[in-house]
Amino acid sequence: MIAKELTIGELSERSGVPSSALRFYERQGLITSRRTAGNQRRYHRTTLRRVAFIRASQSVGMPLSVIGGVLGFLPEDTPPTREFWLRASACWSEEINARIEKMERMRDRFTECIGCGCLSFEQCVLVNPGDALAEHGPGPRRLIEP
Amino acid sequence: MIAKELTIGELSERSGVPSSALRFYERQGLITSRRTAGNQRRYHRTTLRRVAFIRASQSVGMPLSVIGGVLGFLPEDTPPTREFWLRASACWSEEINARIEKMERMRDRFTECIGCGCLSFEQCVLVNPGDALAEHGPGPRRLIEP
DNA sequence: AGTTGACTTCAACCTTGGTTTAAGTACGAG
DNA sequence: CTCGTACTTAAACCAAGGTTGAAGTCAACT
Repeated sequence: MIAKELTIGELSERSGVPSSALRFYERQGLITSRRTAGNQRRYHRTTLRRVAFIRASQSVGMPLSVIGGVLGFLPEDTPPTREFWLRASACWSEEINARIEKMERMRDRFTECIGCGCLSFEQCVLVNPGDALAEHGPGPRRLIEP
Repeated sequence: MIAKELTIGELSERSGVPSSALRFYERQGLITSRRTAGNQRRYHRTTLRRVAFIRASQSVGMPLSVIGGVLGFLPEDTPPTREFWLRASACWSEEINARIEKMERMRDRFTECIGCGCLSFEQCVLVNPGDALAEHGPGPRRLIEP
C-alpha cells in the first residue's frame, strides 16, 4: 500500500495531542493538511514528527510563534533532516540558556535587594526593571542563517 | 500632622504603577484601602512597601496568586519586619532555583533527545512530559511554617 | 440504505495581568 | 458655590494556547 495518510483522529491518538489542538496548530500555520473530497483533513505521516517537535519545543517553554518560525524551514512533505534537528537543538539551547541566565541575575538581585532592606522605588532595580519584561528576543537567528 | 494617607493617584505616582493596576491588585486582595465618605480609596503608607514587594516579585516571575499568598502573612497597617523580607527572599529564591533546575533538565533532555534523533512519542520524555506543566507547586511553605 | 461515529465550522469561553472607555461622582482651590 | 481635576464603577478588550459546544456533514460497516 502507498504511504498512509492520517485522519485527524489518528494523528491525535498517535501523538497524544487533542484534535482541537491540532486544528489550532493548523490555523496557526504550524502544520498543514490535504483535504478529501468531503472536506476532511488528511495528514502526511511526517506531520507526526512536526507535532512531536512542537510539543517538545513547547515543553521547554518555546511559544508557538517561535516554533512556527523554525518549522517554516522544514519542508512539509519530507522527513526532517538530521541537520535540522541539530540546528533546532542548538537554537533552543541558546534560548534556554539565555532565560536561565536572566533568572539567575534576577534571583541574585532579589536576594541582594531584600537582604539590604532597600526595597524602595527609587533605588531598587527590581522594582523598576528595565529588562524584566523584555521577552521579545530576535528569535532563531542561528537556524535562519546557518 | 498625622500619618498621611494616600489617594490612588498619589500611590500610583509614587510607585510608578498605573491606578488601573492598583485597583486590579485590590480586587485580587493584594492590597487594601479605607474608603472616604465619598467612596474614594485611601491607602495606608505601608501600602507603598506592599506594592514594591508585588512589583519586585513579579519581576522575578512570581504570579500574583502566589504573591498574594505570601502577602497574607504581612499585617496590613504595620510596616513589614526585616524577618518578613528575609523569609520572602528565601522563599522566592527557592522557587527560582527550582525553575532554573527544571529548565536545565529540559535543555539537557532536549539536546540529548535531538542529538540521538529519537523524537518519537513513545520514547521521548520531552514529547510526553510528566512534569513539564506541573507549575502548581505547593507554594510558600517556608514562609507559612517558619 | 441506514446508522453510528468521526469529522467539519464557527463562536463562545477559560486563565493571567492587566488597559481602555464610558458614564457618573467627589474633592479642593478660588 | 463653582469649576476642573481626580476619583468611582462596570464592561469590553488584549495576548497565548487552547477547550467546549452546537449544528451540521462524511465515511464506513452491516
